[in-house]
Amino acid sequence: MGIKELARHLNISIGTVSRALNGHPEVNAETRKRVLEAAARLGYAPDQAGRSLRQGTLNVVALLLSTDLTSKTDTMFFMELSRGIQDQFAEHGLDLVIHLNKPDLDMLDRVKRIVERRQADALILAETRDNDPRLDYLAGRSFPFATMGRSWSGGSHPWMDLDFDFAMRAAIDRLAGFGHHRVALVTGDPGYRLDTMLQDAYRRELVGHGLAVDEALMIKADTHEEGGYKAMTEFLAMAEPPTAVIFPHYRAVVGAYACLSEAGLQPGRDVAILSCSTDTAIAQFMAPPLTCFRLDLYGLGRRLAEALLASMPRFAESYGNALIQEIWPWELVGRDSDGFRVG
Amino acid sequence: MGIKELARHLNISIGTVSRALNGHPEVNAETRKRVLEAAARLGYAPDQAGRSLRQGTLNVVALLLSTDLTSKTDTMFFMELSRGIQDQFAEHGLDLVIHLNKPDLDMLDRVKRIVERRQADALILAETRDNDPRLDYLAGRSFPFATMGRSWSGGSHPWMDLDFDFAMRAAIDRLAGFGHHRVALVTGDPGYRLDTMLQDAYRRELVGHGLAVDEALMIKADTHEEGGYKAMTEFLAMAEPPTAVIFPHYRAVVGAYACLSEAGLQPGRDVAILSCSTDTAIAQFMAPPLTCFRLDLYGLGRRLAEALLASMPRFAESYGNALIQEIWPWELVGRDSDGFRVG
DNA sequence: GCTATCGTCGTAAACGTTTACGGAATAGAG
DNA sequence: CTCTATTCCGTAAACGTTTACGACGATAGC
Repeated sequence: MGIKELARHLNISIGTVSRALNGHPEVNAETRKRVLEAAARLGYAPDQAGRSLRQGTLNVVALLLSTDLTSKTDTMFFMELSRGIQDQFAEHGLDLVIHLNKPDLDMLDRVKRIVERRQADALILAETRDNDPRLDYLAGRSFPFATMGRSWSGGSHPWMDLDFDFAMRAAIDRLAGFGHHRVALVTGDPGYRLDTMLQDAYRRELVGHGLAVDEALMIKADTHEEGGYKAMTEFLAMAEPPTAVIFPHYRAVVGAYACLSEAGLQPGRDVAILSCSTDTAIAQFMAPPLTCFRLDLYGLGRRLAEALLASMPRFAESYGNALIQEIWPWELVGRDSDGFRVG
Repeated sequence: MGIKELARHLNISIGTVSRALNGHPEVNAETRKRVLEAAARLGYAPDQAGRSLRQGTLNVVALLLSTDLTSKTDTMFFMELSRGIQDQFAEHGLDLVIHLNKPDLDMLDRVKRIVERRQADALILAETRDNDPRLDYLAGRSFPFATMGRSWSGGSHPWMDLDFDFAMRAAIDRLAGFGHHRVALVTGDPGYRLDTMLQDAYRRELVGHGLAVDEALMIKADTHEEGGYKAMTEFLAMAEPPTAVIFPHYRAVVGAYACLSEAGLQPGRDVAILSCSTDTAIAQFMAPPLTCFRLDLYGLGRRLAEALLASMPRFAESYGNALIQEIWPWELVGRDSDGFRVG
């Protein structure tokens, strides 16, 4: 059921049929109606391959995610983000497809495949790392791409990121206000920009608030439940444990809660817990509810898609050909996990 | 940088270049080496559109998911499942791409688009519903597809599902063994096969264990945290509340825990909680750790992919042209959320 | 009545591959 | 030396679209 058959069925040339379907003006209104009606009746839709071969475009944007996010990071973060991206692209006739890949080196191969074989018109990366080979590869070509989270060098590609400096300031402000002197920070792999930024801001804010920086209070842990459990165990074993702990990922907090509970301690009474992560549904149902940061993740996804669209020649003029890189604000949501006065 | 340019660069005809790249036997070993070397050096990869136009295949399998799973269901379930699917397909040179869509009616449009425009060689659906229009549509064509979870009619397409009958038997066995007489069940939308199967099995097992069936103890709730919270609130308000509650989704349990905690009750001591869901990382770190079911989700994903491959003409002979429909076993993991004797 | 314009449509080329077909060169058999 | 088989490669058609180009008839202007 190709366009040829449809045309033969209508006794019209395939050129006219194509023009009718694509809304070209130089076709008789009556003819167009007949074509559209017949196409709907016969269930005809233009073949993706033929069309994209001809006009060099696929109407598909790829989002590349690592399978690691199952075990290590916040899947809901990415799903909600994807929802925004998806909706924004849909308004421009583009489909979002998510490519899952193992996190190792062949992720670069996947990027190459997408670019060289033209499996998508544009690409969105997340979880970029220090000296990420994918960025090096993409920097050389003219393939449109955007990233969630800025990269180390900033880069000349569109991105969206969160305001970690603000988050850390708000966090330390709050904890210091409650009287805490020993505030710990748990971070993940320093190969990610996120963790380095948090560490820097942490040191800066401690000093800014006249608090001592104890390097022993900055420990590295996996970002999932067990990582948080281990980190908290480590803290409790200290001669002088911290009275407050900042986690970047809410999943680690679940582990930390469990650890405290087993030790007969209660988060939000014996140790303050605060998470520099987005307010997931689970956060307010934890016991005690978790202090974290509220963010319009859906809107962020839409804006990220806009930023990418603005860098695609086809759509650039609608967005003023701008390079869009934005740091999004979020708002601290104070709950009971750290809402108590100490000392 | 097409195959033409590559051929001109090598002083070879494009036919030979194509044969060399695709591993056809009728090409000189020396020539093949030259071609492969040049292709790697110049970064040539065959254009997806051209290739798939010619040979009618895309080497892409689509997994269609609803954006609802962000808010309502267990995203980690699907991510881990996808990982298995992805790996299995990768061994056959196929890529998995995830299409996100709004859950409403235009999901059928998305399916139509994938099929009619040939955006993928095969399709995997999840969260199929009673009288799902997507299944009706697909039943008519010869487009290969599989579903996660059996549909109402069983269907003649490949699927994988979980053994909910076993789960409910194991659950009631355990709870009855602990002396519970009033066991409640929280289910989601009865439009999903999952929920109906659970309800049926629940009634059957209660009777089988000589327990009374109280319809008031079967309530319907959203499958997320707030749904669980509300359901538990409803139970606590009863004149004679249940002593044990079975939830199908672990996220609802989080809400239930919070509700109990606010009421001064402790799960695993005052009320038994058991979840007919897969053992997510969070389950063992809840307080108390949650009794649920262990399942090789990754393996299930791989097997689902195999089932789909077996229904694709290209790969069918490797799998004996079988229609593969399997109900997977899982194993109850007893933890402290329900491990206490009552009465 | 001649030309110019407009609206509508058909024709054919092009996109980048893969592959059926045939041909040239070489080797082996008699 | 001839004939056949084999190995390797070039040629060209085909996949399903879109679109530049030109053609045709009708209408309008003079």
